[in-house]
Amino acid sequence: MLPSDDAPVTAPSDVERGSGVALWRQIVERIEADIHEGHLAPGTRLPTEMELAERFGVNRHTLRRALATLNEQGLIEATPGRGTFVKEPPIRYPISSRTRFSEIVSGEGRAPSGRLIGSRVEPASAEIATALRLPPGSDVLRIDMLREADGVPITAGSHWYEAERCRDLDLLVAATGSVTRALETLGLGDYRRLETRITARLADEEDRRLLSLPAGRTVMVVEAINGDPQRRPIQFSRARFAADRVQLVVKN
Amino acid sequence: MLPSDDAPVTAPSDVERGSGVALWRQIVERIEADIHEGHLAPGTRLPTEMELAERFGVNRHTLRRALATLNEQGLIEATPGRGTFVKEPPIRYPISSRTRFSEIVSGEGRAPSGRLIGSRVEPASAEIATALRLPPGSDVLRIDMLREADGVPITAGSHWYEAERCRDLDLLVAATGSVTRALETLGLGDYRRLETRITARLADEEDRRLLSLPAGRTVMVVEAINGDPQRRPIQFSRARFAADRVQLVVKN
DNA sequence: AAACATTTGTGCGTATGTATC
DNA sequence: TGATACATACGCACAAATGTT
Repeated sequence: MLPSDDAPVTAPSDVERGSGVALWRQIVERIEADIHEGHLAPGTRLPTEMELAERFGVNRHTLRRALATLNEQGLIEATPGRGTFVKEPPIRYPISSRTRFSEIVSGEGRAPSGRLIGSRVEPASAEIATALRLPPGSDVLRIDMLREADGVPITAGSHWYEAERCRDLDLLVAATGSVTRALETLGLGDYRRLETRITARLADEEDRRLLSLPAGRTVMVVEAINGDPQRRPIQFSRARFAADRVQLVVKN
Repeated sequence: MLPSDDAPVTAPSDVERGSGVALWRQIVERIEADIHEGHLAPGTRLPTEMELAERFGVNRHTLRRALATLNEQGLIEATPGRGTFVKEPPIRYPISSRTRFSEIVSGEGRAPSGRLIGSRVEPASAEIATALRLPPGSDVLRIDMLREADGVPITAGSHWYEAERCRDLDLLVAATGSVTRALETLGLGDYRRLETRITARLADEEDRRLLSLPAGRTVMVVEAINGDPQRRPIQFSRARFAADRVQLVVKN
């Protein structure tokens, strides 16, 4: 069975044996390059493992080792019975003084949506009190949300507000599905991002459930402080982003 | 054997049974709070699992479930035979127009060091050519480095420079262990960060080897473009940060 | 070097509550 | 109302890593 003409690039057999670099690693680098150069567009289906193995002149096990690495890197995704596909590139998510989920997602040509998961008033922990510059233990309103682009979950997280200043904000969020619009209604539409802190970790059960992630994926944990035009903190948030669906971008 | 007086907080048995919230989850929240409030300082050793289980009045398995969650969250770390410890907080790593590894690490009161892993001249991939605004395939100098704070690996990555403009930069980096100082010698000390892109993924074998990470940890993949004062790109870099040792911070 | 205690890591079996069909 | 599946919780035993004597 000869390779068809419309097959993706991943050029035929140019791996060097005994070059000191493992065959599977050479294959990783070739396919990686093909994806980065744009020869393999997002959504493209790769040839079957058997076919690829033949082209590179290696055993299917060797090829699978390469595909496993590319999968770990988040570049491809394999489904039994369907094939292996080049993944869609992540949403570019700019972090700036004016960071708004819905605007960013719209700007990427995708449809944003938000869903209220829950809300309650609770005493502020030391961390949240510091961020919001409130006395520790003050009442804060906590709002848990899930946010999606084209129905795909992007981020899930909690937002904390000074309870007194933001009465009924949770109802407004539930009604509009948007924090921005809810804050506008309260006359706080002009908020701006003051600080953003970013770490990452393995997605736990809850992350996976909320964000519909398979096991072994990672989330970026993004803490943010938003304030009013006078830079007084209004909101502290801690959200988990599906790491392989988002790329955070900082411009200076 | 009674608990000693100097034992950490994690108050004795105040978990509610049949409250609708699983016991292990209540324990997570208590210890989490103790860490965040500062009652459990970084580096503190927690009581043994047996002891904690007794204090909370639960089975050791139940307690272990709570510890596993805290471990996933990166708050604690356990070693067989030694015990369970509250982790040191991550280095705060500000991303700004003037982002310098050594300055940041020094500013955190830690000793920065850098080690050259390798370097070579290679043709620019499409991505790198775009970032550096060079014709695709131009010669670029690639420098691979590992950077540490107090001897602990923080980040490993590649830096690409226009080959012509940065001749012998690799030798300077090898000599000084610092990209900043090497660039200064070439009269390019005044570079500034133009753009930063951040994603995250599970650490692969190479990441784990370079960064001395145990299996299952995550890395943040940070791509950066640095330019001269006229905002002409000088350097493109792609580095992997040990996610549980660093918190990237963006101020607006 | 060898024996030992301490502590976390892992496995098995069992019982109970809770949500779902 | 069952029937079923799943998460929670407990008890006991042993393996593996570490530090000390």
